[in-house]
Amino acid sequence: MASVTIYDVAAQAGVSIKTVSRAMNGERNVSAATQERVRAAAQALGYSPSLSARSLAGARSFVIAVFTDARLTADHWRDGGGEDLARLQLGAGDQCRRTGHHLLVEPVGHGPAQARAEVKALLGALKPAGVILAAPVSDDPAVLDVLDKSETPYVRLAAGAPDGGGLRMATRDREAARAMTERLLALGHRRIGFVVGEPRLGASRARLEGFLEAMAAQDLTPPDAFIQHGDGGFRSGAEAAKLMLAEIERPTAIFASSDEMAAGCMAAAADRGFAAPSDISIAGFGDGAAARVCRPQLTTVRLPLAAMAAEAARRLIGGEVVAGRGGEVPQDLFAAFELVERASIGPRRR
Amino acid sequence: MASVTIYDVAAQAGVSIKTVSRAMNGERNVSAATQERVRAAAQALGYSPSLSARSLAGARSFVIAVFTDARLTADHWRDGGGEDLARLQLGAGDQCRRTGHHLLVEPVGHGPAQARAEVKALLGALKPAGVILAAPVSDDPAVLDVLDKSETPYVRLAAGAPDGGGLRMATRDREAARAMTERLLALGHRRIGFVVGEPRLGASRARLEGFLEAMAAQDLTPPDAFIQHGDGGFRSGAEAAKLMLAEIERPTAIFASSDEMAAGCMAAAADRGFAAPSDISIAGFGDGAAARVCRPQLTTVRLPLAAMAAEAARRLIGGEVVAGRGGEVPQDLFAAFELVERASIGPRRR
DNA sequence: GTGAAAGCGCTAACAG
DNA sequence: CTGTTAGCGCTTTCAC
Repeated sequence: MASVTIYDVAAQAGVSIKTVSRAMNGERNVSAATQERVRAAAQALGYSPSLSARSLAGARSFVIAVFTDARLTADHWRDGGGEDLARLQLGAGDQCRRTGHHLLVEPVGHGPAQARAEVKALLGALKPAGVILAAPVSDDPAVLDVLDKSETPYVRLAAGAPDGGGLRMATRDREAARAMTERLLALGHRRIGFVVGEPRLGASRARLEGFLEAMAAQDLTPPDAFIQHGDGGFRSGAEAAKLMLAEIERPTAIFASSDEMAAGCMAAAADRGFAAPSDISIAGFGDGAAARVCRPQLTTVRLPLAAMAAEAARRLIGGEVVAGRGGEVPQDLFAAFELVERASIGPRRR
Repeated sequence: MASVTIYDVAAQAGVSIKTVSRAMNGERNVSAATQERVRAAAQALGYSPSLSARSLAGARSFVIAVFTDARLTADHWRDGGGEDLARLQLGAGDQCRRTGHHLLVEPVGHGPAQARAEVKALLGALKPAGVILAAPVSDDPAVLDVLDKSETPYVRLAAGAPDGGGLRMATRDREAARAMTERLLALGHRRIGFVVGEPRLGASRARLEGFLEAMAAQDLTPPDAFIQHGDGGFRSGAEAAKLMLAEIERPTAIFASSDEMAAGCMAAAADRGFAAPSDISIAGFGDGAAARVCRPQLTTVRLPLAAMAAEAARRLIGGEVVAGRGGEVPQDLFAAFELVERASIGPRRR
C-alpha cells in the first residue's frame, strides 16, 4: 500500500491537485459536483493528506503541544496520581481530533537553562499551532519567555501568577478551598486541620490561603500542628493526619489539598480508631478516583479540567489566542468549581 | 523570533546546507572541525530541524503512534484507572525523547469499519515510524490488517492472540495468575474466589485461566459463585466480593484481576466485618496506586509495562521490527512478572 | 570531505 | 470556479 498522494486523488477525480486541496480543506470556490467527486476519489483511495507536507507548505501546523513538568509527570505516570494530566489529555485530545489536530505531551525538564533549551528545541522541531502549559510549567518564567519570543500562542492552565503572556485559564482554588472550609465550619467544626499539597503547584498555596481566609473570617487561627505539608500523595496525607491526631486537642475535621492525601488521612484516622464522618470529618480536593475508592467516599472539590483543556485547545486551534506578550489587558479565564458532598464529612460530634 | 532554518546555520557556519544536514545527523564524511563549527552555529542560533521538513524529505518520520481503545481510554482518563497507559506513555515517551522522536497517543474508535477508517487516516496523515498497539486494540483484526497492508512496523502490547503480524510483546498473565493462586493455596486457602477483569482485555481471560489451572492442579473446582465478573474498577470489585461473601461457605481468599477491584473487595469485606488478612486474604493484579492505598496494602502482581513500552519504542525506532506480515516465525517476546507480597494475604485462619 | 541540484506532498499566491 | 507556478525546509541523489 504505497502511500497515496494528492496527485493520485487528482488523477482519479480528473481535476488538478489544487482543486483537491481546496476540496479537502473545505474552501469556497469549488462546485458541489467537483467537491463530491474529489471526496469520492479520496475515499476510494483511502487518501489522507500528509501532516508533514501540510504544515511545511502551509502557514499552520496541526499539533498542539502540552508541556508538563518532567519530574512530576514521571512520578505520576509511574506511581499513579496524574489524574489532572489524564483529564487534560482527554479534553484537549478530543478537541484536537475534531479538527484533525494531534496532541503531543512533552515533559519539560527542570532548571531555567534546561527548560529554555528544551522548549526552544521543541518549538523549533514541532512548530506547534499552540501550546498548553500544565502546572507548574505554566508558571515557569523561562518557558513563558521562550514562548513569548517564539510567537507561539499558548494557554497557561492553572497558573498561579496572573502575569505573563498567553491566555491564562485558572481554577479558583482559593475560593474553592474557602467554600469547603466554610462548609466544614457550618457543620460546627472549629478545630480543622489542613494538609498542604505538592509545593511546586501554585494551586497548593492558593488552597491553603482559601482555608486560612475562611478560618480567619471566623476569628479562628489554626495552631501550627494543624497545618501540615504533604506532597499530594496518599502516604504524605497519612503522615500529616497522624501528626495532627497525636495532638492533645485533635482536629474534628481535616481538609486535604488532594483526594489522595485525604484518603491517607482517613486511613491514618482509621488506624487510630477514628471513623469518618462520625469521629472526624475529612474533605479532599480534585474529585479523583481516590475520592470514590474511600470508605466513606470523600467530600471533595471538582474542577472542570477536561472542559478547560478542551476550551484551551479550541481557542488555540481557532486562533483566538494572541501570540507573544499580547495586549495590555491580561487575558484571564476562570473556571467554576463544584463542591461534591459525599459521606466523609458530617456535623461536629458533641 | 523568526524560525531559524538550515540555511541560517549554513550561512553562520560558512558551509553548505548539506554539510549542516550531515553534521546534524551525525553522518560520516564531516571533518571534526566542520562538525564543531556547525554545532556551534546551530547552538548559537537555537536551531532545531523542522520535523515536518525532515519527514517529508526523508524516508523516515519521527513519530511513534500509540493506538488505544477510545472508550476505555476515555473512561480511564475521566475516572482514573488508566495506569497501564500512563506507564506506557512513560516508558515509550522516554525512549522517544532520546532519539528525537515524539509519542502520539491516539484513541481509536469501535467497530471494524470505524477502526479501519480511523487507523487508515491516522497512518496516512502521520506516516509514523512505528505504531504501538495497546490492549485491546492489539487484538483488533481490522487494525492489524490495515497496519499490515500499510507496511508500518508495529508492536502489539499485551495481545491475547498469538497470531497476527507485527512484533508481539506480551505479559505472562496466565502464569502470573497461576503463581499468585499457588501462593494462596500454599497459605492453606481452598475456597478462593476470583474476580474477572474488564471483558475486552485478553489478559482478563488469561488471568482467569491461570487461576483455574492452579486450582485444578489441586483438584479444586471453585463454585460458580466464586467466579465473579467485574470491569476492572473498584465498585465492581466491591459488588463481586459482596456476592461471594453472602455465600454460606464464604471464600477465605479472593484474588481479583486488578488492584482497583481488589481494593473494592477489601472494602466490601470490611463492611461485613472481615479484615484482611486475618479474616480473608485479598490479592490484586497490576501493582497500581490502589495497591498502595489499601489498608493493608495489597499483595499483587507487577508487570514491567514501562520497560516493555520502552523496548517496543526502541525496536520500532531502531528499525528492528519487520513491517507487514513478516516472516513465518512468529515474533513473540514475553516479559517477566513479579509477585509483590504485601500485607493483604496471610495463612488461612483455622 | 564537500556542494549543487532535484524533489518529498502540500499550500499560496497568482492567473485564467 | 479552476489550474499553473513556486516554494516550505529538509534529505537525497550525484557530482566534485
